Amino acid sequence: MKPTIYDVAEKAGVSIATVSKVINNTGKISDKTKRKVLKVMEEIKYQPSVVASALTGKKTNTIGFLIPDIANPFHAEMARSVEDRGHELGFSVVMCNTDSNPEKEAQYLEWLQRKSVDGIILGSGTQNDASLKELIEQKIPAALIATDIPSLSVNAVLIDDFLGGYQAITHLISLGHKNIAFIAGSLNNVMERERLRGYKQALEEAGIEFNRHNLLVNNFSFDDAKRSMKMLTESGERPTAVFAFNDLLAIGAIHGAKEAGLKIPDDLSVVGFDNTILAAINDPPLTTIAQPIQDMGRKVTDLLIEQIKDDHTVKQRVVLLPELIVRQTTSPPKI
Amino acid sequence: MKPTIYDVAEKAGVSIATVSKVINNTGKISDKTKRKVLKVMEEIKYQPSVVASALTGKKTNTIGFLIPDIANPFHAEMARSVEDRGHELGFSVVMCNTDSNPEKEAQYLEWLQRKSVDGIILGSGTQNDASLKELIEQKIPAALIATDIPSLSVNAVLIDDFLGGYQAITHLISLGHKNIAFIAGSLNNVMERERLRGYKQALEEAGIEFNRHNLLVNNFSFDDAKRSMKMLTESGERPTAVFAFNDLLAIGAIHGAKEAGLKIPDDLSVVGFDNTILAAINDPPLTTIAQPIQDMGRKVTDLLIEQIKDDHTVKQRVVLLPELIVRQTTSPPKI
DNA sequence: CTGAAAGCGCTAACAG
DNA sequence: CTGTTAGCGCTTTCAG
Repeated sequence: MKPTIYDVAEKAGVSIATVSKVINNTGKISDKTKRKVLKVMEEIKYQPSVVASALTGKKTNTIGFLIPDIANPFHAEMARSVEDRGHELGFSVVMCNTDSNPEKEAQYLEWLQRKSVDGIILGSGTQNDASLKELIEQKIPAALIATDIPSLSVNAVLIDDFLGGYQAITHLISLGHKNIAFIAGSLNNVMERERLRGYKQALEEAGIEFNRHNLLVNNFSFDDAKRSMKMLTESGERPTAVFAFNDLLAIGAIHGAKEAGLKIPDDLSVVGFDNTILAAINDPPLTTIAQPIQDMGRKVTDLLIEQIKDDHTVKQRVVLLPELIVRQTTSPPKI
Repeated sequence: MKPTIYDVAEKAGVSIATVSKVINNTGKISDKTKRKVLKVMEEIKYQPSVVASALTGKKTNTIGFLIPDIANPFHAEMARSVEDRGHELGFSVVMCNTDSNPEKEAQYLEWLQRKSVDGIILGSGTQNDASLKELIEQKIPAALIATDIPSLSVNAVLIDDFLGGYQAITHLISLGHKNIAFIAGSLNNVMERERLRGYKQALEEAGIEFNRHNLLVNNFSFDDAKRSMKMLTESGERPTAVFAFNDLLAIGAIHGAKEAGLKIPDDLSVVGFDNTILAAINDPPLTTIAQPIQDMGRKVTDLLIEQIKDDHTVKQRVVLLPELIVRQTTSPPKI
C-alpha cells in the first residue's frame, strides 16, 4: 500500500496534524520536528494524496481544456502553450476533443465538474453557449481562447479577427488585386464573420464591390478547399487572389490551383491564417496572418488560474493583434 | 453549494446508502424507490463526486499520457486517438509534454500518481527507464506506445521499425538508387537504431556498402534537417536519395535540397516516416512509411484500460507493421 | 508548538 | 429491500 499521512506520523512520532502542517507549511512547527517529519517522508517516499486533500475543499490543481480537435496544428500549438504554462504554475491539464459537437461538449463539461477540476478553458469552436452559461452560474472558473461570447462575463483571450481579415485583403489590394476570393469554414461563428467583415471593409475602402461568388463556404477540410478552388478556377472571371480561413484551407486551395495548372504566386496569390507550422513548411512558404498562439495560450492560462486563486478578480477580454507575415505566396497579379 | 448525496437522500426520503446503490446499480432496490431517487437527482442536478468516490478506493477514470511535444503532428495525432478511445470507454486523459526531458518526465509521473490516475501511457521519447520501472513496481498500470523497453514487462504497442527502414531503402534501391543518405534524429533510442538497422540490411542485401558520411544525426528539428541536406549537396558524391527519420525532417531536407537548386524527385528522391498530415500536404506529396497511428492509439488505450480493470491480464507487446506509401517524392535517379 | 477530533462525499459491509 | 455505521486520507479548528 501507498504510505499515508498516518504512516509518516507514526514513524516520526508525531500526530497527523503536525505532518499536515509541515506538508502545507502552515501553523508553527519547530525546526526540529519539521526536519524529522521531512526526513521520514523522504524515507518512506510519502506522497500526499491530491484526492484526499481535494475532498476537504482544497484545489485539485487540474484544469480542463476543450478544443475541437487536437490533431489540428492550430489547436495542438495552443494546447502546448496552455499545458506549458499550466505546468509552470503547478496545474495538470485534461485534454478534451469536442469535434465542435455540442453534446460531446456538454458531456465533457459534466465529467470535468464531477472530477472537480479547478477551472476550464474553452477553445475556439465552442458551440454550446448554454453549457458555458451554466458553468458560470455555478461559479466554475472558465476562460475562452480564440473565441468570444459577447453576452457573457468571462475571461477571454482572442485576436482581432476583423483586423486580420482587413490586413490580409489590404495586403492583396496593395499588390494590385481586385478579384479576391474568401474561402471560409462554416461561417457560423463570430470569428469567421469578423474576418469576413474585415474582408468586406477592405474591399469597400478600395472601392471594390463585393462579389457573392467569391465567398466560398466549406467544411473546414483540406479536400473541400481544394475542390472549391478548382471550381473557382473554372469560373468565368476567376479571382487572382484568395484569402483562406486558415493555413490548412489555404494550402488546400494551393493544391487545387496547381492541379488546375496555375502557378503560385504568379497566377494566384494566397493568404492563410494562423501561421501554424504548415505555413512555414509549405512550398512556397505561405503568406499568412499570424495569431500569437503562444501568447494567447499563456495569457488565457494565467487569467484562468488567477481567477481560480481569487474569484473576485475583475474579468477581462484581452484582444491581441494579428500580424501579416509576408512570405512567398503573394505577388502582384500577372494578368 | 453543489448538492451531495445527503441532499438527494433527504429530498427523496431515503438513506444515503440507498442513493449510493442506485447511482452504482448495486444491491437490490425496488423500482419505486429507484425511480424516486433518480427523479430527485435530476431535479437538483446532482452529480456524484469522483473525488469522494476515489477516496473510497474506486477508480478516478483518468489516465495520464506522456509525450515529448503535442505540437508535433505525430504526437498530436496519437493523442487524438488515445483521447478518443479513452472517451469512448469513460476515461479522461491528462496531457503531459515532457520534451524528452527525464526530470520533467519524473515530475509528471509523480503528479499523476498523487492525483491517483488509474494508469499511464508513455509515448515515444520516454527517456527515464528508471521511473517507468518504479511505476511498474508500484503496480500502477502503464503501457507504451511507439516505443519499447525490452527489459520491462509492460504492455506496448509499436511498429516494426526495422521493417520500416528496410521498406524505405528497398523501395529506393528498386528505383535504382545506390547512394542513399539517412537523416536521423539523436540516434539514442531503439526506434531509430532499428530503422538504421533496416537501412543497413537493405543496403547489404543489395550489395551496397554502408557509407558513414551518409548517416546524418541532427536534433529532430526542421532547420537542422534543412542544413544537413544543404551540406550534403555540397559534398563530393552527393546522395541521389535520402530517407529521413520523420516527415518533418524529410520536408526539411526537401527545402534544403531545393535551396541548393535540386529538383524533387528528379535530382533527389526523399522518403519520410509516420505519414502525418505534413506528408499529405507537402508539394509534391511525400513518399513515406506510414505508421498506423489511429490503430496504435486505440490499441494501447484498450490494453491499458484492460489492465486497469483487471491487473492479472497477461501483458503483451503488439507489433504493427508499417506500410510504404508511394507518393511523388521518389523516382529513379536521373544521373 | 503540538495533538484530538470533526468532517469533506461516498462506498461497503452488516444488520434488520 | 433499506438503513446504520465505519472508514478512505487529509485539513482545520480548538484545546492544551
